[in-house]
Amino acid sequence: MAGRTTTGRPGRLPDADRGAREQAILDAALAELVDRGPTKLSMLGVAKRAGASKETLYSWFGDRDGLLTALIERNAEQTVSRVRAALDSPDDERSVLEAFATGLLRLLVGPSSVALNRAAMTSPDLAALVLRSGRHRVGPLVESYLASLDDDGHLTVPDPASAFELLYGLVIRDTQIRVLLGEPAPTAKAITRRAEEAVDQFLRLLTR
Amino acid sequence: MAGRTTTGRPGRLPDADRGAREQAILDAALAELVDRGPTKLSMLGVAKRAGASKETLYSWFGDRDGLLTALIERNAEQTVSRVRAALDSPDDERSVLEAFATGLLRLLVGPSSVALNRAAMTSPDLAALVLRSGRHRVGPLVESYLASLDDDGHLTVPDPASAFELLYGLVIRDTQIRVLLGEPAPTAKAITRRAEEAVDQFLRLLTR
DNA sequence: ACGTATCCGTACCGAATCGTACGGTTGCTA
DNA sequence: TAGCAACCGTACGATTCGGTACGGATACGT
Repeated sequence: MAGRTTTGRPGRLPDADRGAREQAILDAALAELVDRGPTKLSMLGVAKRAGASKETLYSWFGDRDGLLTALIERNAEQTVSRVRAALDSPDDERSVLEAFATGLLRLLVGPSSVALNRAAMTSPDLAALVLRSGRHRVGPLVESYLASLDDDGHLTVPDPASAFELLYGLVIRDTQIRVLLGEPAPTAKAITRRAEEAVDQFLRLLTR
Repeated sequence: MAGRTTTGRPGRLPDADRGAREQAILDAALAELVDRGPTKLSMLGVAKRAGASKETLYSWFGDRDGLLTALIERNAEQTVSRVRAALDSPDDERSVLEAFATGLLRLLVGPSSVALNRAAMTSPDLAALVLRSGRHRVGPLVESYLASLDDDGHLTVPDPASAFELLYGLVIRDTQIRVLLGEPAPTAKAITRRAEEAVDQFLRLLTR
């Protein structure tokens, strides 16, 4: 019943598949978190869904917190690389900012981010990790991009950190907290609309 | 050891004090929630802190969810009345908006609101309640105020709902989520500064 | 003054879950 | 081919907590 994929396990993992299997377990944990919520997430549930044993979970991730930690760090890694990609585009600032804004909003209201943020709220340690690995790594990236816009003379950005917060507020508004509290996420169309409007307002506030 | 306040209880509650005692229990529950977090909140802990018995908690509030429900509803009631008060001022729109913004930000980063929002994230039911009793009651109040500004010709407010979201974003930015994730709340001075700046930007975006 | 309803404190039960242990099976390795 | 190490599945102990029950004490109504 618990779906083995292809090969007849067990036996030692070929060292190459070990990484893939870890990812599969994290996928299962994330799915479990999305489906059942942070309080009803159990190690047994994750093991069952992953077709793994509890012993393997504990052996690979230490404990429940270790599993969630790995999950958060993986998510943060994806986030940072996506942001970096959006910001590295050679397009004009409006396009870059819109791409960034769209990506950020879509990410923050996506089921993974929502589930992980909810889970983080239940533990100061996990919450701190989300902050460290997410917000505190994305912030500087965007801020340095915004500062570069100031250098180019396109915009006047006296305080990049504050400018980032402003952009964030214009894009996210109360959407994230509402989705965290259970409202359906906005549609893709609504997201791009919001991003365009937000960037427009951002540029209007910063040019003069 | 569990501190009785003044009168030697028990015995039937004089019907007048019953309400006060309920409030005291809710206070204890809130304090417990703030101190220990949503997952470590236990009925026994609340009872001990309130100097009450578990049986009374269950008799008065039904179950754990009922207690949290009462807590959320009480908080929402306070919030709504504060917002109403801020909006009923006869001052000019900038002052009113700044007062509202300051109050909103201070509230949302306050320990009670933070603890309740964290708790709500652990249960879809509680989350929905927070949304219903909080955001969905405050929204219309502010929106109707903003619409009245449009009527007066001070501002151009094509969509009050969208305007409220904009104001919210300008005021709150990423502050609430960061505090929810464990960052220290901004100081009072920082809050009023932010409110002033936000209202300034809000008015700039809406007049023309 | 007496009875009764209310409330405190604690004991109790059952369910869930964390983390560990152990037997059984499989594939790699010498 | 034989041994070993990794992994699955499950069982197990311990803990915690939600919810209920019960004895004891007290203030109010009659």
